[in-house]
Amino acid sequence: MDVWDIINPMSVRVRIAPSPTGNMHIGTAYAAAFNLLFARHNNGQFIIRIEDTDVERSNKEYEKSILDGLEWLGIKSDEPVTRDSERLAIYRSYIEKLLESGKAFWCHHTKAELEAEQKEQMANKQPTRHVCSNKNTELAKTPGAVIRLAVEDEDNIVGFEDVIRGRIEVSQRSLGDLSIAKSLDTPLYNFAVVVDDIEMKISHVIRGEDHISNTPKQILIYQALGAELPKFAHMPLMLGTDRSKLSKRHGAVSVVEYQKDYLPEALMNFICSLGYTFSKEIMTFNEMVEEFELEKMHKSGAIFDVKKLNWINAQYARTLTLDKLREVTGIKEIPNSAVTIITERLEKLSEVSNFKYLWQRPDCEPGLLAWKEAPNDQTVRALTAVRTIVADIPVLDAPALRSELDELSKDYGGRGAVYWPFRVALSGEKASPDPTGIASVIGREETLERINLALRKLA
RNA sequence: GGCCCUGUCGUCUAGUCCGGUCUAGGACACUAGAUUCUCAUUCUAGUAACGCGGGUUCAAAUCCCGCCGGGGCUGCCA
Repeated sequence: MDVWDIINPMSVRVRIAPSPTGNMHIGTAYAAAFNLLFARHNNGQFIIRIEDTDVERSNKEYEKSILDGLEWLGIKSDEPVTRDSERLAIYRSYIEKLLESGKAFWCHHTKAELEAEQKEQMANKQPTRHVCSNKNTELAKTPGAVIRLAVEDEDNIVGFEDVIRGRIEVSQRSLGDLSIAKSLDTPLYNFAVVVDDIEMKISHVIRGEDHISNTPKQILIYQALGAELPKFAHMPLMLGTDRSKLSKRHGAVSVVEYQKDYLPEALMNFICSLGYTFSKEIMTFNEMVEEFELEKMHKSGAIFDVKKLNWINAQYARTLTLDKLREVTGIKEIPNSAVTIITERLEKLSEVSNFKYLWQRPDCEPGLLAWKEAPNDQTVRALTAVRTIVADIPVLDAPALRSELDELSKDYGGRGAVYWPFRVALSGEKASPDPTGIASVIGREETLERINLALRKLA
């Protein structure tokens, strides 16, 4: 904790600023999760702001996807969601102010000129940046291609104290006259974020490591605007299996693609454990809030490993109640007595359909009914004996049935000879839960029916 | 090309600040075994890492220097 927090213990305000240029990305969820963790731990505010300054690429559908995805994960804005496109007048007034004071100017260079300049700088082993040759001329006062912040080309150091990484600094000379807007009404990212963060009184800017190099530029804008700097914290990136920034070519990166297989709590738990080490693997969000300290976030990126997600999801799946299981899978026919049998075997939610035979009569392959190489009549004999037991047993529950079947097995050449055909008759599968468990779920009548069906197929 | 961030098992990491208790711990995955008709669960065991090279020190994963690797950014995108 530093001085700032002691002075303003209750005014932590953080935000995520996704741009609606694609479906809800898993990386957005990651940034959102840690901002939320930090906000809640410090009794602060968490705000969602839609950064739609790029009119060409932004659209409402993507915005909806992002908001819906976040909500599914249990993430909501503490204040009404704002959009940059609705705040154009604000940026305009800031830009005009900078233009009037001469802190910003119109650059008239063409893209071709800029490209040539960049090429030459690379060849000369120089940092690529544009130091505008006519920034102090009359031309710079008339509308041109782009508005730039006037940055002195000097060896001054621009730096900041990153909450996660410590001191980070660069030479001002490597920055150049950075672009802030295409016109009075079309601010560019770096400028819009700064204005928004100032206006919204954001105290901590917590975002991905890929923004580290934007930060010095933004600091220059803060300074030109005479505004106080927020604290900056750059989180490690979520990586694909090749260790590069997680993107579409790595497969599923859209949260929508996870909704059918994973519980939101499990995904959140997994995502959070990727950037921070908590005291336990499985934790509720509130427990994580309790422990979370921003300074202790990891510094290096972590590969998004689905195997671990699957395991975490399996842990959560086991705690599912009947209603939850039905709701989450959309399968209303799941019987109450089948819940444990199913959830114990669940890695992905969509796998529930593998257990259809618990509420729907399966079609069983007669060839599968034989235990090992057992001849037909032996299988028939075993099933017939099992049928008698099922029919006569006073109470049909798994333990009772089990002890009867164990007894029977002694005369039929071992458990396999009895359990295997019985199980296949009930499930139709070569791998499934215990037949006594299935029988107790589907009931005596249905059990007898399925045995008879199998017997008929063997005849 | 330039600038910046980062580097412990296959993966996620603990340990690094304040050198010894680290023959480097845990989890996922994997392998084997126990339970078991099959599957899953559960339990037991096992394989597996300090990027490299110097230096400091009685002692280095931990401190210093150099190198190498990985990543990000380098837009009139965000």
